[in-house]
Amino acid sequence: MKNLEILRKHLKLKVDISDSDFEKFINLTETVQLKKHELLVREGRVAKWQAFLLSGVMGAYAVDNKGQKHIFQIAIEGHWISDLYSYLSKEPALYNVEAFADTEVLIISKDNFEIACKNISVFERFFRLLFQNGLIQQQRRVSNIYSESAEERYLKLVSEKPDIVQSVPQHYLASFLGIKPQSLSRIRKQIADNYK
Amino acid sequence: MKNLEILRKHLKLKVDISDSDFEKFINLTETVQLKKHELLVREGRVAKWQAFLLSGVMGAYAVDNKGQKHIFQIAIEGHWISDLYSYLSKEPALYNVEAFADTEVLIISKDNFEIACKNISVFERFFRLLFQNGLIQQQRRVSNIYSESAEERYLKLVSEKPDIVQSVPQHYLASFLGIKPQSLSRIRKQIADNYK
DNA sequence: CGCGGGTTTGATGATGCTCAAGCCCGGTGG
DNA sequence: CCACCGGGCTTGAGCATCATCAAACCCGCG
Repeated sequence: MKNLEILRKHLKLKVDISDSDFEKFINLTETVQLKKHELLVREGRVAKWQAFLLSGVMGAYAVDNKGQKHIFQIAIEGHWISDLYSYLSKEPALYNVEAFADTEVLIISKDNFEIACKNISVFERFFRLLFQNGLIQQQRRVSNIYSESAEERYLKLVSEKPDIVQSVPQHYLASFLGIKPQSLSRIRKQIADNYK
Repeated sequence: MKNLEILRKHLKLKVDISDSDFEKFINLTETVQLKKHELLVREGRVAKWQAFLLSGVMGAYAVDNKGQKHIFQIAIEGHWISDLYSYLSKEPALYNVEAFADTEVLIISKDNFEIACKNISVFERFFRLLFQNGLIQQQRRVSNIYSESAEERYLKLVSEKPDIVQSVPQHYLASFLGIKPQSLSRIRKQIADNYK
């Protein structure tokens, strides 16, 4: 149960939470070990879980009509991930959510999520703040995609999320940036050459 | 006060709200008329307000280092808009939020927003749901930008948000799609030619 | 009538993609 | 212990999409 301290710390960053509320929440969740390449959510099925990462790396991606993967979220320790739309609406998922390495997650079902929000008011507040921050980040992301070149976006990613850059292979980063692995390779070469 | 019914309807889509809670919320807000081109939030200043549109059109955009505008949100009647990051953190805004036509908005200050969330629990819930849906939409948007061509994104915009397409000039739509007005013009021509 | 913003159209250019080959390196089996 | 295999990264050549620069056009409004 040591790892649950990561969650407690994460919660306390946003809200003041009592030990008993924390206990109550934990009782609505389960912890699961995922092996590398295991799927938490499969496209076409309903997303049953939302996950909080205790360790490891996960990603959410769409597969387009040419079979190309497009990663739009990468989560590491302390992040939440799911196909939120499917999870909340119980419609089939549009995305896959996959462990990119062996990963330990705490998961909560939709029903228990609703219970937590309704019965433990601090969680209604917590998730309001969590989604609020997530929305701000995604808005910035869209704005950055429009305003900046691939090279600028890569440099920003390296400086703002070094932990993510460290945790995943380069072709995942390329997908996350919306470019091909070959292009990222060339961009990195370009950057390296500029320092010579 | 007739227009406030738009807000009441909007709230009731997500939560069950009593008349007295609605009254309390209204008392924390003001209504304002904005003229076309008037700014609700100015880049570099703190965003004091979050706005709910009762009528009209507004947009949020970044200005890049070459002076180009990049619109990443367009709001019409029944939508909320602000520079959320600045509004919530009280840091200087990164974006401008502008009336694209004469617009009537209901605005709420950060302090009153916090009061509403703390004291009227249905609003904590309402904003949780609002931000939750906003986050889902933005995630989809990022995923779409990565998976689809400009033409596909335009066609999707036309079919999913016809009211927005109707409400704003073409060069705003181009910016919202992340392309230049010239390119949108060519895309539209291309589409028209395919029907001949 | 003429001005001005918005849209269209054309010619050219930059960025990132596609197809293809080679390389690097860690893991596996002989 | 080494040879081989395969995935991921790199590199090259040609291509597609959208941007840029520039000019013409359209149309509502003063």
